[in-house]
Amino acid sequence: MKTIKNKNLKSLDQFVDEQYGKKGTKKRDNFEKGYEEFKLGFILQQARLEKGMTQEELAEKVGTNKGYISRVENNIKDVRISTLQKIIEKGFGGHLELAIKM
Amino acid sequence: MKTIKNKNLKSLDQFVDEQYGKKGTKKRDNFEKGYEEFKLGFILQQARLEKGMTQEELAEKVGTNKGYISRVENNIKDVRISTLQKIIEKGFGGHLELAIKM
DNA sequence: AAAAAAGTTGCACGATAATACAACTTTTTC
DNA sequence: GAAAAAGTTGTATTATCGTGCAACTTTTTT
Repeated sequence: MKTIKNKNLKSLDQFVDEQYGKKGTKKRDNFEKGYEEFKLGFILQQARLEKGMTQEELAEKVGTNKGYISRVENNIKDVRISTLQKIIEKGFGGHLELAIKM
Repeated sequence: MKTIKNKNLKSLDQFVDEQYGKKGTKKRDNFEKGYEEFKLGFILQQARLEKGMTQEELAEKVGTNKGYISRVENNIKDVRISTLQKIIEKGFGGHLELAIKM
């Protein structure tokens, strides 16, 4: 067992700029469509790294396997609200907050 | 077509107090477990009523049927993140915001 | 109190999330 | 640069959501 260093932690904005280019570019615009979902995986990954956990450790706490965690973090899978809550509560000891922004 | 009056709108806290009793009582404590999911349905219903929409009108905007909306508002069904986004975006013209609270 | 509108519930079917495990690839460690 | 750890991906199975429609109940309107 070891502690993961936080050197890879970066802000979402920073990450997106690097990965998809600045706002206004075609690639970035295309990306923006799937943004919310992407953000979810990113947030979960950030939370995990901040706690210094591996995907496998998180999986064990949540009661699933690392393959599933990997897919969620990479937005390969849509998730149910209850699953998201389970990950956050059991995995991080926090809770999910939902809001509708107008 | 008619406009629904907002007389039934009430705060979540008010509603929960009425329905489950004040904090500390056994019934209320039991309720707190499923709280977040309940809250989701409640929030969706509040948003709909604030817009003066019926379940059927919302369903049409979202591209589903009123039966499904009813079940979601009453927390009979778990929902996927993508479905929640669809309801909020197409139905209310807003967007979903997710956060992890520690 | 009858009619209309709104909301709930039952059932069936197709789509897909959740789960499990193993093999493979990438990253980190020594 | 070899070994170990971490992460990704393929495949199969099970559970459940999302959709559609109809019948029923409750609420609102006239």
